[in-house]
Amino acid sequence: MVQLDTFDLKLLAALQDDGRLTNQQLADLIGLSASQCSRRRMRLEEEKVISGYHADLAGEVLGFELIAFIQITLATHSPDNAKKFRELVGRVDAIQEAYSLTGDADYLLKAVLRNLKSLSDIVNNVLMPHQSVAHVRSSIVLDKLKERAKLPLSTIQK
Amino acid sequence: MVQLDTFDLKLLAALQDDGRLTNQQLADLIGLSASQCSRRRMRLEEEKVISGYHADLAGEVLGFELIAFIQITLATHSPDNAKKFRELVGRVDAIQEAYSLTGDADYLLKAVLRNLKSLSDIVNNVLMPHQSVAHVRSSIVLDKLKERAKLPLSTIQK
DNA sequence: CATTACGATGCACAGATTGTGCATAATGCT
DNA sequence: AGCATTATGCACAATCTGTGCATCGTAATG
Repeated sequence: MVQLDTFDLKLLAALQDDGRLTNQQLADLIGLSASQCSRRRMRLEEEKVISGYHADLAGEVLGFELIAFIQITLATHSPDNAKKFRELVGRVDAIQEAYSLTGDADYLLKAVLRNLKSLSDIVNNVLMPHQSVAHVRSSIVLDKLKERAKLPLSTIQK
Repeated sequence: MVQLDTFDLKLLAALQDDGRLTNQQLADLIGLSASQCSRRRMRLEEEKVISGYHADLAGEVLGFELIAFIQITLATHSPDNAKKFRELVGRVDAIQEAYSLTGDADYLLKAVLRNLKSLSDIVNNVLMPHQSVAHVRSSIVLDKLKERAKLPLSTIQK
């Protein structure tokens, strides 16, 4: 775990909020010179504390009306089966996030979809028929309370 | 839903990948002049197609070793109870995402945590004792197959 | 205590980037 | 065709970026 001082944390917090802040704007925000912000930013990128920068696109505006969480239970837990499932997940663009989990289901998928038909399509024509999959249970997002919250940097010691 | 042409889609895809691309770099990527990229980018921001830019921080490097999904069932579905629960969610920094869902649980939370003790703390000392909450079930992420995948812009017509 | 070594800092500056005005090209409409 | 509207590239002033460099503070060493 990297050693970070107060300037680093402020800088990370600021960039987490707005990834296109200029070094000058960062400088004004955290009370350092622009050049020093540039150097610190480069260091944090180098160290992979900052893993990247991304534009956040508004799914709804682009016609992705639906978010669904899909719980998957595999047919068997053989490595071969797991591998096939992972390949499937990688191939389906609508699946934005995928995790293997403890608990009753083996995997949790988050899918972004155009409408209910697309969800039905993914569940019934892609996931269910796949040989690796034993059981599928999907839930539709009714409301987002929180999305893309920042990491709680304030809890970092020193 | 906004009308987008091929240039817009290429531009969005590029910025989704790297949110700090300069207009010149965008220009080279999508085959347009830098000034025009600047203008299109401004329009897409104006129209909220691009909702923001964010630095992506590596949780593991910062000591957040654990991701957990927590399913919550409310005690009652009264508006008052829901409101109290939402306030709770807003207050807890470790909860990064929160959705209300169809299906057996009312809410799904994604929490980023320092260790198992923090998870136990949130579940047993924050969520369980809260008056609005009837049932809590948590799952720990064992592996990330996909995270922060891009919106499948290729599926957008025109 | 003095000295040395080292990292962090601000400043200066050359080179790159940004957004806007403007003339021109492309597109759509009557 | 004729006209209006929009998109485009170019030019350019203002801004931003990263690097060299001198200085400062701090910790370690003699």
